[in-house]
Amino acid sequence: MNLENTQVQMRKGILEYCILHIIARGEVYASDMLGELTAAKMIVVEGTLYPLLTRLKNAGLVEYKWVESKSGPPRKYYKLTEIGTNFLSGLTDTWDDLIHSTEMITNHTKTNV
Amino acid sequence: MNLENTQVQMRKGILEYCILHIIARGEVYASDMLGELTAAKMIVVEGTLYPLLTRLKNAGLVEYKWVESKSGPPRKYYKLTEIGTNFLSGLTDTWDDLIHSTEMITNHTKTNV
DNA sequence: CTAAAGTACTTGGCTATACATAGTACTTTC
DNA sequence: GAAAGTACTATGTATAGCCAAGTACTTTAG
Repeated sequence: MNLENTQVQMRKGILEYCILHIIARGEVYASDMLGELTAAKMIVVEGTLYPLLTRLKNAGLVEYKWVESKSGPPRKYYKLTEIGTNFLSGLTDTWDDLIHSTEMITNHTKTNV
Repeated sequence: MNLENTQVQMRKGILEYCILHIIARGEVYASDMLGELTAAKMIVVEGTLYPLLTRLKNAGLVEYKWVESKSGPPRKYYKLTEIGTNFLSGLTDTWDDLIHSTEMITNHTKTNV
């Protein structure tokens, strides 16, 4: 039980939320997302991102099209489906609730209920 | 892939953070914690809380003493150890960073970087 | 005094996410 | 056409939280 591990645990689920947000803003491919996530200091590795995108696609939340690249193999450009947009909306509520609940507990002043 | 499941995933790690916070405020036993968590709408079941407390104890972050009860079996009253206090401090930074990173992504206005 | 109900804590099996690591496939460059 | 670079894929591991059943002690009822 160390900080690093807890950091990993905290990331669970939240990553999916962030990815959906990034895709919601416009068509992107995996390396774009990695760049954004890294810029926000939400470090993720390839081995995490790609399976996640596959899950999202299989669940019908995102879809992609192949686009030729000028430097290297073709890329999968992702965008949200309608289902994905609705899902993201629900997820946003979930996240806000979670933040709120956590704040209620962490900002609770010392009282003996 | 449904909202409920994602909700569960998002809770991971955060629960530990909340529990440590509650214990940090004063000696409590499991049912007290369940009550507080429920009040904050962070629903948790016994089968999640008790193993978590055992983990925290084995990691040396918390310690407990048995206290007789007037109505029922004795209770384990928990409090933070010094290690636990330090751990919670580190965890708070981790949580704040995560919130910040997530906000950076979710509040990002639509731009093509 | 025994049986039932209530409270507190325990345990084992299940699922899903993130990670590490290695591997495949295509393109450009020398 | 071999090497390097880019994009994507696949497999195995660890762990948190959930479900559900179970143990142990105490109080209450008949």
